[in-house]
Amino acid sequence: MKLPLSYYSNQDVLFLAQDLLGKVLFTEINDEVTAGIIVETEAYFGVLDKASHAYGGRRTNRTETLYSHGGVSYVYLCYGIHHLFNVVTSVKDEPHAVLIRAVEPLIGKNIMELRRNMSVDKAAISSGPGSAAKALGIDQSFNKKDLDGNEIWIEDHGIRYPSDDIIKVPRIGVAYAQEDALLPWRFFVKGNKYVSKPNTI
DNA sequence: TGAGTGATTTACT
DNA sequence: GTAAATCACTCAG
Repeated sequence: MKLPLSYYSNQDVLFLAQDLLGKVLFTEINDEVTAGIIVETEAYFGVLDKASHAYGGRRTNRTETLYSHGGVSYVYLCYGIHHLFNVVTSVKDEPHAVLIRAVEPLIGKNIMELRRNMSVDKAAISSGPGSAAKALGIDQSFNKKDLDGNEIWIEDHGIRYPSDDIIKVPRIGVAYAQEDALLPWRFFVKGNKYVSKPNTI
């Protein structure tokens, strides 16, 4: 059930970003397990992608995690408040990553409600990368963890979406990346209410 | 050691 | 739909 690290060593980050839709992301914190179905992702294409932190081979303390082997989590703090969860893919020294932008609550819904202080019936509970990470209890301490461990992992529950229901659009919040901002590297499940901006194409 | 910065959220018109 | 907040971290000096 748990995806092996070899799954993440695929060097086609665009394929993995789509394939991760429908997979189930688990976290376990203080014996409390929560999980959500991944319904929205974005691909970040390593050193060639101006929107990536690793663009041009940039390598610092922060981006070092991106250069790890596939199957490592990369948690990045944005705007000083929001934790964004990424899956590092490909092989060592190839800093490709997939950003998890939204999940559909599946297990531990009551725990998520406490964390977010709102009902799981509200789409806002896990739509948008900052909210989804918070609902799952992800913070800086999850940075650089192997995804086959006991704190955070991803399972395949056999959920598949027909290709017609997978929408490809330009990424969000990366206008500064100029021409790379137009690339259709954001993927989401059509009609799912937990997707951050379901009606935007 | 400190100025600069942002893969967003939230509230508001 | 649009606009403004905001703060902890990053990176370079």
